[in-house]
Amino acid sequence: MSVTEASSTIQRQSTLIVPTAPYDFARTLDYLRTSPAAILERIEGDTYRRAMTIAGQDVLLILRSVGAPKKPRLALDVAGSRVDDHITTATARHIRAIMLLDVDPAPFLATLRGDPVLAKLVRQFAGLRPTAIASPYEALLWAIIGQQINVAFAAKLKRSLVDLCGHSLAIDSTTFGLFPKPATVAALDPAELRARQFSQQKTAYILGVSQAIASGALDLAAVPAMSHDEAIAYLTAHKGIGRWTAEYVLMRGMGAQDSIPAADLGLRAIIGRAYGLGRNATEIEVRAFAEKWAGWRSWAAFYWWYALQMKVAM
DNA sequence: ATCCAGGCTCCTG
DNA sequence: CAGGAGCATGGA
Repeated sequence: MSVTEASSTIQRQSTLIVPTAPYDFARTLDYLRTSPAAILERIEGDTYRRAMTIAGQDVLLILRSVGAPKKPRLALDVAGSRVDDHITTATARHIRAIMLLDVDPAPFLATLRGDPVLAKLVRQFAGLRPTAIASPYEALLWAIIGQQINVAFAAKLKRSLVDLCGHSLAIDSTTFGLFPKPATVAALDPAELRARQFSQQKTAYILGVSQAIASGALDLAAVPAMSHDEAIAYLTAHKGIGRWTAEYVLMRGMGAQDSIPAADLGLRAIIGRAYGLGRNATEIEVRAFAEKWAGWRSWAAFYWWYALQMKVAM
């Protein structure tokens, strides 16, 4: 990983974020602490730290709760070689977007009245809110990496990709990794990924989508403005992006709130158990159950995944 | 050894 | 258009 030494003068700014209530930031930390995909996030005690590129600047975000679930407040510190009001505002906006901090959970909670099974889970993890991956590109690569392999191994692959071609930001003699940019990945020699246990097809998919993004043929920034069906069609036009991946990227990479990767093995297993099927639910069955959560299917999926991650018995 | 893992593509009927 | 085979790679 190449280390760009930030100049000796580090600029810092702070701001306060006021999420909609109820919101329990500790749940987000619990999620990230145990999430295999969260390899660049550093969770220490009650503090979240991670470097991201915001408006073209590499910055370090430091986030901690200064409120309570019924009156949530987050203190955000931004540090980097050039941090001004514009960067700080953009960073806060980005955090609010990926953590859905401006979304009112009340309508979601209301839709659970017809579903005691999910309602129980949502009560158990009160204040939990879906958290997206830091960028749509990172979410897309994580999805492709995770296709048809176990998540522990997927995490290993992600880590080796970051080691291979990610960059980093040094703040006060601590370095924070950043996820590589599409153009960087697009320029890789396939042999470098093959040598790091990426299968031939994974390698081809990863290089292909990265090249498409770098060339502008695939514009992830344009997707949120599309309808759900348009977005799925747009994304799945590229090799290596099937329906599962497209649905995953919408919910985990773009903050879409009504997208559920119904073919997901984990979802099929836990939903099958939770609703007493005695076996895994089929993709069709998951989609049928999900009708009850219409408008909030991403929230439901996130809660199910959270239950899986926390090994909740069903 | 055998089965499985946060699927995808391509080819049938 | 639905369903299934074949695929690639490690891990348990």
